[in-house]
Parts: sequence; structure tokens; C-alpha cells
Amino acid sequence: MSAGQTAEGVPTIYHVAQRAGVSIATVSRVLNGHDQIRPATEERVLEAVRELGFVPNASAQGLSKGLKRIIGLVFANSWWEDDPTSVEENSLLFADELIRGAQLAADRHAYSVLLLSSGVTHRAHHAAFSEVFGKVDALVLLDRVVRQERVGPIAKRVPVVLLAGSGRSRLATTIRVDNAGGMQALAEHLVLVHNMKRTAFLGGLADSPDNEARFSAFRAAVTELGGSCESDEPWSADWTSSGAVAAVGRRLALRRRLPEVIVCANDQMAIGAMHALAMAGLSVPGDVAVVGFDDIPVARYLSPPLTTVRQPIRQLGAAAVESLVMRLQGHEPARDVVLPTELVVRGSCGCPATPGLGLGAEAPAGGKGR
Amino acid sequence: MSAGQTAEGVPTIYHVAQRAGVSIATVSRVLNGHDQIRPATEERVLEAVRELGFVPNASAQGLSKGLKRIIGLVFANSWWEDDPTSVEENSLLFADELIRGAQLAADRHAYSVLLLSSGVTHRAHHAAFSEVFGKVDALVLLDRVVRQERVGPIAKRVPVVLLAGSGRSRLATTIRVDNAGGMQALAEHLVLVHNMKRTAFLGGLADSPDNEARFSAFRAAVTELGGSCESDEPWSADWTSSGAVAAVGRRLALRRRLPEVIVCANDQMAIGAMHALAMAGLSVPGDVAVVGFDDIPVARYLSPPLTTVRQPIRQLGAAAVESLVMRLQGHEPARDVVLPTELVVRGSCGCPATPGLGLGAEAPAGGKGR
DNA sequence: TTGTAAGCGTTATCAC
DNA sequence: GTGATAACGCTTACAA
Repeated sequence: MSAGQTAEGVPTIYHVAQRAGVSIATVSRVLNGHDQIRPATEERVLEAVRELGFVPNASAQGLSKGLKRIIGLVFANSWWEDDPTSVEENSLLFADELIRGAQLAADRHAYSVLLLSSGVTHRAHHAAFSEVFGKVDALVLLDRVVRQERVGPIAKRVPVVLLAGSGRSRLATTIRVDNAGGMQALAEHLVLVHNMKRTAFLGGLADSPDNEARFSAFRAAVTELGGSCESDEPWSADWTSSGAVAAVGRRLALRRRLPEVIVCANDQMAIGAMHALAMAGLSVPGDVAVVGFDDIPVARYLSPPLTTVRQPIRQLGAAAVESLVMRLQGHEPARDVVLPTELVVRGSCGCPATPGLGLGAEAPAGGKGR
Repeated sequence: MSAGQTAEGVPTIYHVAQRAGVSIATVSRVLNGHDQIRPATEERVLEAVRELGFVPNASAQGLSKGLKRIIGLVFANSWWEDDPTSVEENSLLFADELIRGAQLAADRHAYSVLLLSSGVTHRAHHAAFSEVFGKVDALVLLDRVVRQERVGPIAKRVPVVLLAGSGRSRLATTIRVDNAGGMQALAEHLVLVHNMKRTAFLGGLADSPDNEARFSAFRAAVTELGGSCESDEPWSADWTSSGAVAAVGRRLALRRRLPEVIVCANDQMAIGAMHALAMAGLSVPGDVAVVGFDDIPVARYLSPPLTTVRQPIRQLGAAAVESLVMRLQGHEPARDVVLPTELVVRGSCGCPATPGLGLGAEAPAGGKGR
């Protein structure tokens, strides 16, 4: 059957062409902003488009142009797990901010963001992670969504950015935050300002590059400054608040002398740690100081307000997308990007909590109240 | 040029066919799980697919099948705003959980989730929200992403689910949570258990259906029970913690007798309210009780742990996608779905906080206040 | 059981 | 300036 006339469904370019009395080529040209089109013709076409409510079919465009204008954001499946007992609070806020950043950047370039999880299992049939390649032009892979050795083959097919990883992959562009710098600043603050020598590091999942980077950087820095860092068994959690509560509980059960400060690998765990200490009748920072990493929104509203290292998660997402769009446009972006982190001093480290009137959103840099 | 042989790019079905010594039709059949294929043939095809690392092009599939297997999730643009001063904490957690739920459900049906914002402005050229229709098979529209009158035309084109709205649209399926039920339970608890008669409602953005529903339900319930509800100017915020801090500050400045409890339209604001009260030297729940709505993860770790109404955000997202997939499969799902909410009693309302050991993930001992 | 060929809705290359 | 028409990669009758 000759093209055109889809019975009664969505209007196609043929309908527009017919209505405007031109060929589909002309319609396409108008829609794609080609010049050299007679104004009168253009107006007729646009009118027809409006009347019909025509919207180009992205599949057809993708097929024809070889570009889908879609970037995939791949999360580890555990992040999306449906297990109600393991709330995976870890990802909360992180994923959200990351997605936002990616969204924003994608929008700027007329791209869209497609969410994917690494462990696709929908059809028992032949489900495979690789199926998703077909839907996107490029991929953002989060830390540990695929094993190192699988990155190569993937990166060979589509442009790939590795996020929050160890930063040592020559197979794909890597974008991450400066964990080391943040921990260095934190260690200096604790040791030099508060004169704390006995510290403890409450880590997240052991196999996470972020966790590893934060821990080794902190330990190195604090040791360098003449302090020590306790970090064996009891101090191991899973990035979650409840995991931290349990970890601190284990440590307290040992009834050994406590460290002066507990450095948590993320804010969620700091919240759990503070909670556990409070329940044990210990005061923060009076008896033990607690600091975190991330600077999630609630951090400033905890009591005491949480001292933490802010990481630019949103920018991380945006940078990833920008990098990929760059690649898709034929440019060669930087191979390894490191975004800066920033120490945010509030009350939980022992510093006098900002006296703030409590009106307005008090930002560490001295926020203005709108 | 005859089809086949894409110079050196991504392998197509033609490459697979050639390699396996069969026609592309056969390859397609194997890939789509058709029966009546000679086992030997099937094996050869699968082998070729494996060797070439072939992945079907989703655009081509979409064009051919008329289904893209992509569902769009549309957020109001303000949620993604790049304005660093307005942190929009409101959406945090909510969006995240919602997305998760949608993701999970989509995965189950081999669909993917595409993120979109309502105010697309990438190319000054001819950017339009409608452009996104081309990329998806169906849409989930969040509360207020488009004005009422625009829903009709959209729903006419693609299946649409309205989320967290007022629930009164016969143009599209609506899915929301039982705000009224939750508020009813909350009011009963406050009045009947704590004998609180003087309440205040700290609302979010005034034009939000959720805010309106929560407020009117609470006021009606508390009034019915013989209590009163203060809710004029000072008690208005923007869903954010900082907005709540400011609102409570305004109310305190009035130096009038305070209500016995502040009922917040969401947990973020409850956190801000508690913070503002603490800074004013008031104790929660000793001087004033505070309750929230949502039950975000940190709620149980606040001191005192926050009493709140839990809403099944993740299920909300999942239900939306399930409904759309249903429609796409030709079934006719329910027009208006209301998901149940649940009162979660913790310490901030004045109830004795659960005396947990603090090791589990449970709502624990009365964080000895400070 | 497998191959041939006609679409699917755009874009882009030629001619005119 | 504009109109035919050939791709783009895949699915699916229709034949064989």
C-alpha cells in the first residue's frame, strides 16, 4: 500500500504534506529549519502542523538520522531492588540529584534521559542488559553497575561515561568527585582545629570505589597529621542509616574507649551514628563528634547540624551528559574529570553551631534569605 | 545502495543473517522467539548474534512495530530548575521514590522510563513540550505539570496517567494517595489520644492539589472532633525545610499563644519546623508537637523521631506504569486509583518513643531530647 | 521451515 | 524552491 493515510491514527508527515499541498520533503525541511523555503509555503506547512497536531515520530527520526537523542543512565540493580527490608537509603538523594543534573544538561541539548538498571530481567526469555544499547545513543554507567571487564565491549559500541568510579579506566571517560581533597580538608579541620587524634572511620560497602577512596584518603591524611584511625570490623556498614546504627551499637558493646570523632562515608550513616549515640545517652559533639560526606539537604537541620563534605552530585550528572553529547557531536572531551568537593563546617564536629536566626535558608557560605 | 553492510559500524540484522547463512526474516523470528524454527538454524543464528554482539536497533523496532516500549515520566519544570538558591527540597525523595517505582514496574514489562520536564526549552527554535510525544508510547504526568485544559489534547494522542492530582479528570486515568484518610487518622490520634484541640497546619504551595487535600481533610477532621486549626498567613511555606523554618519564625514573632501541635504537609517542612522550634529554645514535643506527611527515610532518625503519615510513593509510580502498560496492551484499567496511606506514630507527637534496642532499623528510644 | 518483499515515518540526495 | 525517491533496520504477511 502506498504510504500516507494511517487509517485514523496519529498524523504523519504525509498528512501534513497533503493538507499543506506540498511534498513530504518540504514538510521535513520546514520542520528542520532549512532556509530557502518560500515564506508562504512555510506558513502553510506550519499551519497544517498546528491543525493536525502533528508530532514527528521519534523512531522514524532516529532510524533516519541515526541518532535517537536519548542518553541512558544506568543504575546498579540493587539500587532499585524491590526488597522492602533493605531500604537502600544510600541511593536516596544521590540518585535524585544525579538524575536532575543529567536531565538539565540533556534538556539543554535536546536530549532525553532514559533510566535503566543493569540487571534487566523482564522476560525470562532472552533478557539481556545489552538490549538497552538499542534504545540509546550513549550511556552513563554508575559505579559498579558492570564489572570492569564488561566496560570495554560496551564502550566499544556506544560512548560511555563511568561515574563515581575509581577513575582508572582508559576504556571510557571517567567523571568523579574529589574524595581525596574533601577528606584531606576534613582531616585537617579535625586535627588542627579540634585537636582530635583518635578518629574512627565508618565505611559503606567495602567494594565501592567511593568508599575506598574516602577511607584511604582520610586515613592517610589523619596519620600524616599525627592522628590515628580506627576502622576494623565494627565500623563497617552498608551506606544506610540503619546499618550505621548497628555498627555503632557493635562498637559500643565492646565497651572500649571511644574515638573522639566518627567520620562517616556518607551523611545517611552519620545520621544513623548520631542516632545510635543519642540512644546510648552520649552527646554529639560533647562525647563524640560525628561528621559525614555528601551534604544532603537535611544535614543542616539535624541537631547538631552536620559537618560534612559537600559533593556536587548534580554537576556530576550534568558533566556526564555534557561529555557524552560532546562525543556524539564529534568532539573529544576530557578522559578523566574530577569535580571539587568542599568542607562544610557546622556543629557536629564541635564547632560552635552557627547562631543563625533560623530564618531563611542558612547556607554555610553565608546564605541570604531570599 | 542495497541494504546490508554498514561500512564498519554497528552490526545489523543483515550482518547476522549473512553470517548465519539465512535471511533476515529468519533472524528476526529467532530473536522474537517464534517457534517453528529448526533448532539447528536457531543455533546458527544465535551464534552469529553472539559473535557479532548484535543488538537490535530500537528505533527500527519501534518504527516497525509501532511501539517504542518507552514510557515518559513528566515532571514540572520547577522541580528541575537550576536555581541554586531555591533548593526545591520538596521533590527530593519524592521524585526519587516515584522514579524507582516506575522503573521497577516498567522493567517487569520490558519497558523503559524516559524522564521529561514540562518546560522544554532547549532549542529556541521550535521547542515544544509536544515533541516528547514522539519518543514515548505513554505518559505519566505529575501533579500540575500541565494545566487542566491541556490534558485533554494530550490524552487524546497517547495514554496518560495523572499522578497525585485532585483526582477529578475524566480525560485520563488518575492515581493518587489517600490524603484524606491519612489526615483523618492523624487528627483522630492527636485529638483522641493526646487531647490536642489547638492545632496549626503548615501548608506547602497553595496551588497544589495534595496540599489542598491534606489541609481540608485535616481541618474537617479536627473540627469534627471538636478541635480547631490555625492556618493563616504565617503558616504557609513552599514544601521546603527552609520555607518551614521561615514560616515558624514568622509565627513565633507574633508572640501569640502557640498551638499544641504543628501539622506539616510534608516531612521536609516538619524537619524545618522542628529545627526552628529548637532554635527558639522550645522543645518538641514538650512545648509543641510536630507531625509530618510522607515518612521519608530520615523521619525515624530525627530526635524526636517524627510521627507522620506514610504514603506509598514507590507504589504510586509503579501503579502508574502498570496502568499504562495495561492500556497499551488493550485492556481498560481503572479510571481512578487511590492508594492507602498509613499513620506512623513515633515520638514527635508526644507518644512515648518506642524503646527499641537501636540495633535494628526500628523506630527507637526517646532520643533523650537535648 | 524459510525466503521475498512490502511497509513503518523520517531524512537526505538528486533532479527539475 | 520544491518534488520524487532511496535509504535507515526491523517485522510480518505472503509465498514457496
